[in-house]
Amino acid sequence: MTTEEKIFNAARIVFQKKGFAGARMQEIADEAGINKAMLHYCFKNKQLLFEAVFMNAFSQLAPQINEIFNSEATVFEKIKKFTNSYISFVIVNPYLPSFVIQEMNNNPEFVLSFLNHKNRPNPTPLLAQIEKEIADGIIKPIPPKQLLLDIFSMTVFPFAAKMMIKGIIQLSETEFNEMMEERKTSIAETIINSIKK
Amino acid sequence: MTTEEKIFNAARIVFQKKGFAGARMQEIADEAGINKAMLHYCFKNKQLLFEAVFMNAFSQLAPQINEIFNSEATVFEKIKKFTNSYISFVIVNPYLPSFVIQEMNNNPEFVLSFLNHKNRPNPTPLLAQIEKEIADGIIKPIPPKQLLLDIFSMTVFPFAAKMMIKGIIQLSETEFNEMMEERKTSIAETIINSIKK
DNA sequence: ATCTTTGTTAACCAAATGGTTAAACCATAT
DNA sequence: ATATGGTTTAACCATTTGGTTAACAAAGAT
Repeated sequence: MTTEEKIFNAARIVFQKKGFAGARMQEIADEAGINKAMLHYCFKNKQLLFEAVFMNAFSQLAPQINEIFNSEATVFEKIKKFTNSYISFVIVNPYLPSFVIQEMNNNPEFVLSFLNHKNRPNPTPLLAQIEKEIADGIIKPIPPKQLLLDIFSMTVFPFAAKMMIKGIIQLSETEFNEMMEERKTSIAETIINSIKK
Repeated sequence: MTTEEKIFNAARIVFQKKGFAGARMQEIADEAGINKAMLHYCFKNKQLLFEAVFMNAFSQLAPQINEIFNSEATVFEKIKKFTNSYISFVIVNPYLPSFVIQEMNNNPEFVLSFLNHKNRPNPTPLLAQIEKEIADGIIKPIPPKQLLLDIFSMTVFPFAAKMMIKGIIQLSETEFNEMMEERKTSIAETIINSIKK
């Protein structure tokens, strides 16, 4: 592993745990097991190191969404596949959703740089498909964007608000993970139950 | 407005916008229009000021949830009432959900102090009621905690991840708000559609 | 009137933090 | 071997930041 990779991995861990403002360059250096000056030698400054980490995190989430949403399957199949594979992915990258959400909220101006990003999730084809299946009588009438938002919400929220959920519903770490396993199929069931004719 | 109130309101604004780590005592003082030393005179230090703000934010959300969930209505009525009134509340307090979620994630140890808090949202009665209505054949079989999590997710997530949602679905501020207005009723419809027999 | 308590400020301080520098290290080409 | 280029480090620096202090003002209490 190159020094740059060591730094990047360390930065990912620290930034995702503490956020941009809470992260300390020294902590990243310690985590990487190298001298703090190397951070600046490799990544110039904190902002650029952060942007590298954030861009990477975001670009891990985005193409995965596009791949499923823009495939040839039916809406029902896409919903099943998305919830299942997204939850699988997030279970092994648990800090990602809250990290991305937090930093997008804290740096709204930074969001703009992703609207033009080539790997931006693009829901347009799926929205059109939903409209078509409604017109074809396969799906009950529902505003397509609301449906999309419902799916995202049920899938991502428990990970984004993990600590709050665990606190309110009183779940241990194991129980939380078991519940998320169950959600791989239950979310799609709930949604499809609700919109199928 | 007393000086303490001025400080508290300023702190709420700054903490909710920047988070604990990103907030600056000087910025809070400027926002309040008073000298920085007054912050320490009134609230001792940054941590205690933050805890006052956080506790207040949390205790605004919690009783509202309890009131609805522990009332005498049916599950369907509770879902309708909760989504409607919660969204109404959050529309005028848009920073609250992301603030609470962010800080609970960043300070997991801090979460514990709320598990014993008297105003903690307590879902137990509602969970029991869901089980009863399932046994009575009113609601389709579904793990009650999953149902509760679905409702929370659909209601809270769009506000917690506002910037990301606006970016992905390409919504203006107005369109976002219109969609949230629509959600006041559409969430309950979706859920109830899915679980009613 | 003046003493005492409470509220308020400007100036100050020590520690933390992001960032720099100059020297040392090390591989590789000559 | 040694000169050269990139790599790495310890020490250092300037600024920011949370927090303190001592003086001052204002308002009751005596």
